[in-house]
Amino acid sequence: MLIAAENDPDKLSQLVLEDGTTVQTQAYLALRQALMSGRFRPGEEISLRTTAAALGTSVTPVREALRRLESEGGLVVQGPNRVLAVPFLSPEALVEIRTIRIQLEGMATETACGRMTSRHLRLIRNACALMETAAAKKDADAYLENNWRFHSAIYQAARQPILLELIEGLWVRVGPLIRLALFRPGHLAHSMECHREAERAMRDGDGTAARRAIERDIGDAAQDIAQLLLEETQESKRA
Amino acid sequence: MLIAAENDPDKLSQLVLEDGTTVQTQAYLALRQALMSGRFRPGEEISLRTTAAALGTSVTPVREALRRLESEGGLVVQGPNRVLAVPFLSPEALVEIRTIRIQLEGMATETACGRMTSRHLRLIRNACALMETAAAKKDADAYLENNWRFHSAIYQAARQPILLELIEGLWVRVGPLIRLALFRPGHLAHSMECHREAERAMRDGDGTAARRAIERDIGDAAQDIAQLLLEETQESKRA
DNA sequence: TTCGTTCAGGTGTGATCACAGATTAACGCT
DNA sequence: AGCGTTAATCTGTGATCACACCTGAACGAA
Repeated sequence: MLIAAENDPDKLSQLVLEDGTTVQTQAYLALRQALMSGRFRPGEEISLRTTAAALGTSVTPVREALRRLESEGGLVVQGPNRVLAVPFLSPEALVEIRTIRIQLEGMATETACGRMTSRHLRLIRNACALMETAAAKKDADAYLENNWRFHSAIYQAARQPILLELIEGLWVRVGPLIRLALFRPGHLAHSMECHREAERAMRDGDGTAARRAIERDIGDAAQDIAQLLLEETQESKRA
Repeated sequence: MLIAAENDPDKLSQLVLEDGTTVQTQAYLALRQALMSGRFRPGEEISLRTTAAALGTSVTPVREALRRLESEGGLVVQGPNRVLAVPFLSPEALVEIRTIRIQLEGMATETACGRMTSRHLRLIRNACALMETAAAKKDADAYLENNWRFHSAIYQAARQPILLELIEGLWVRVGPLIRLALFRPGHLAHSMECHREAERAMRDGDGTAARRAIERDIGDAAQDIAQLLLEETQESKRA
């Protein structure tokens, strides 16, 4: 099965608590980052005590971190046992998120173009290059990590913190699905083309073209994911 | 001082725990609703133990509820003491939220028009009527409550749960400020005009007109608030 | 009076415990 | 062998406690 739901204890040990304010915030940021970069799969269950043990803390901070993620839709309560899990997205939710993402990320991209500095542009080009090499080496983890860094760098250039937060909230939801899109043949090449086009447009200061490129990236990826979910459904029907 | 920051224990006693799943969720929803309807003022401090006592629970569920609200920007950590408080919005944040709200709520309004049922329309007209009588009686609390219900009813008609969540997240932030806008002379009459126009357009099924009315409501209210914050700043400078 | 010190009360934070509920695996019975 | 039952173990939830930190008021010295 493609989108299996096994518990992977190694993944949690990859979570490192960056030094920050409180333990609960560190746990929150670490898990949020992991979700956005697609390090979790849909259906994967997250246990309070397991993550607490992996992070070397008690359950109290972890519980609040997970609750915050549930509050923004990154996790859902599973059964009557109230276990937390990475949600599956319904086709309706997928198109809804796609529409909102195109609006918000398109807006962020265009205003970013108007406020672009050389430092921001360097970060964007760097992430794009790293993504390209990761794609060449078929390194899915590195690709996803830099895919998020690429988009994030663009939206950070817009210097609209609230808009950035909203976009991140959407990525927390779609992160686990973006990994799935990589399984679609041709997705990676097409997506990289959008990225290169967006990068080129931002270098030229062409906000409209950059916006179009990002919107195309989002729309096409959503279509790939929808197609994949459809096949998955048909496959489970056959079984 | 207009936007004073006193602790009002009575306000917390108004919070009632609706029957729901867990205590923390009930507390979260109650506080969130209070923020969206503008029952808190900017700068107001929220204490863990006080809220817990008012709700008749221990600090654990309240802490997680407040942390969730902090996570979505409805509350901020105050000083080095980590006290939670209702945030003041900077002018930059205000215009940023205004821009996003116009996009999202405009989008929601237009799609709501296409999917409007008689039941939804009835809820909208009802909220609009209640708001009108509250405005006539100068009942600020009732006006704010129904103002939120009016807008919420529209966006619920769009049947896009994620979009609705995002909009609610923005209202959590602007809720405390909307109350301030009522102090601007003429704001109430003008806002009600927008509301009536939106209601009329939705009754006629004119999505574009409804969208324009809502966008005007948001934009003009933001301008009133900005003007008010400006006067407040000048006043504190003179003092 | 005024400034510095101290101490009591307040804050959030995190650990630990008890509890209710739902799994899950083993066991014994049919 | 198949099936129902039971017991052990997992899950989240909420209460309570100890701790560190900050605030603010009272007190005393200059």
